[in-house]
Amino acid sequence: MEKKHQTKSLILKRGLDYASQHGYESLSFGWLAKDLGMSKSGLFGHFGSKEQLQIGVFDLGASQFVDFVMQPAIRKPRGLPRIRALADNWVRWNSEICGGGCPIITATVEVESKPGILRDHVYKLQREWIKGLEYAGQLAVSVGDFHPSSNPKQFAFELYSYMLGFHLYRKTMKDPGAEGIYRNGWEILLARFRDGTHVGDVHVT
Amino acid sequence: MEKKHQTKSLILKRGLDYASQHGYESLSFGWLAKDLGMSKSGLFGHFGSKEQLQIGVFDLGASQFVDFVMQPAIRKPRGLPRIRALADNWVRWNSEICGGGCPIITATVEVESKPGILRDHVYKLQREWIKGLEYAGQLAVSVGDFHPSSNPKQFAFELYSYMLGFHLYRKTMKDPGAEGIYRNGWEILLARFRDGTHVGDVHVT
DNA sequence: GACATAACCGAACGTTCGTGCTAAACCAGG
DNA sequence: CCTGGTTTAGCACGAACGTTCGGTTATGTC
Repeated sequence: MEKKHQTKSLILKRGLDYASQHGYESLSFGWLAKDLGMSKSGLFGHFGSKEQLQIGVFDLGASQFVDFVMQPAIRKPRGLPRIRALADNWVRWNSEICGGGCPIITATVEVESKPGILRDHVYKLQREWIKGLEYAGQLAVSVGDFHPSSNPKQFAFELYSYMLGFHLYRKTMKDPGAEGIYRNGWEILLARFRDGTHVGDVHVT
Repeated sequence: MEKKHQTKSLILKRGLDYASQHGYESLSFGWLAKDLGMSKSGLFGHFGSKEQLQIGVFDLGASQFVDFVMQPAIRKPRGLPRIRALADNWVRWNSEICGGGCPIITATVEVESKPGILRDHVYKLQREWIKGLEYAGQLAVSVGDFHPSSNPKQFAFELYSYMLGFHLYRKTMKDPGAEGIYRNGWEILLARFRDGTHVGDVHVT
């Protein structure tokens, strides 16, 4: 009863390392069993199917993301401090924590054209996260840190976009100037939403 | 000699459809053979290895990208017209042309932690493309469409980031407002670089 | 210490994978 | 029509895949 949980936790941890780098489809019972020194079938018994294994691994990654990025930010005061915490934790999550690939970005791209329970999990987390960013922007408007004309949806989109760009430049293109160029864009973005210097938001409803 | 080229072209075309959606690793001789109604080994003979097949398929996608996005833009006059063409063609490439996934984004994420000739091809195209964006920005400064204080590297990063965000919102999250929210950010971005309203570019050298 | 149950192993299943062979079909130039 | 080279098919291989099943340990309870 207790051993089970320990072993399963070990499998998930190792599986997360692998899936972050090589993807959730490449993650196999055979590899995990060999890596952990146990039998394929014994390992299989903990999950019952490959899909359940993938879901378990992703959920572990998701909970780590929540613990590292979201939770600490919620404890900061609303407005700019919380927003800065969100972005800073997020960039540290990408550059320091997940050295061998972000399990969420990997999952997002991989399940794009592959319906199933895993995709539902990925999209659910993704939507919650974006909603959270939008809400943080909205609160920043409320407390006066953002200009009243700010569109929280636009803010979330731009922050997320910069994060994706940062990930591409840093992890994929190995550009050493990635973090600097990201931070520069991020500060400009903050200044824009502080001062309300938009050109109109004509396309966003 | 002639039949061979036709058949190979057919295989690559079908392979590109598949790889764009399901990835270059999932692309297999068996599936392609069944789909095209020919034998696995006959198909295999055209490439000699799976890696060569993947490279052929990616290069087809890359050449399509160049033909559709880059080439038409180069024929536009330097500065803003060319830059607008680049971004517009790019967004149309993402939303209209590749309905079942962008073969370049798929490849980029997939080869991230998988060294090989395919990764070299992907990175080469990626770097050329970013360099092209930077050069277009630099030309815009030259002809006076961008403010002299503009940093082309920063410009390329932000445009690319918005494009990734657009791809995520539209293709993955199925957000119908994706294009509007992207265009809004894009116009603000252009206005910023036209007027030179940066906060300092402190992090970028 | 006996017993019930949970955890694990080993072997095998049917598929599919990439990759070699060899033979047959095709299609040109003579 | 024949011939020679190109193009495709047929077949087989070893390996890895997810999954199942029967048996063997380990664990926890009375």
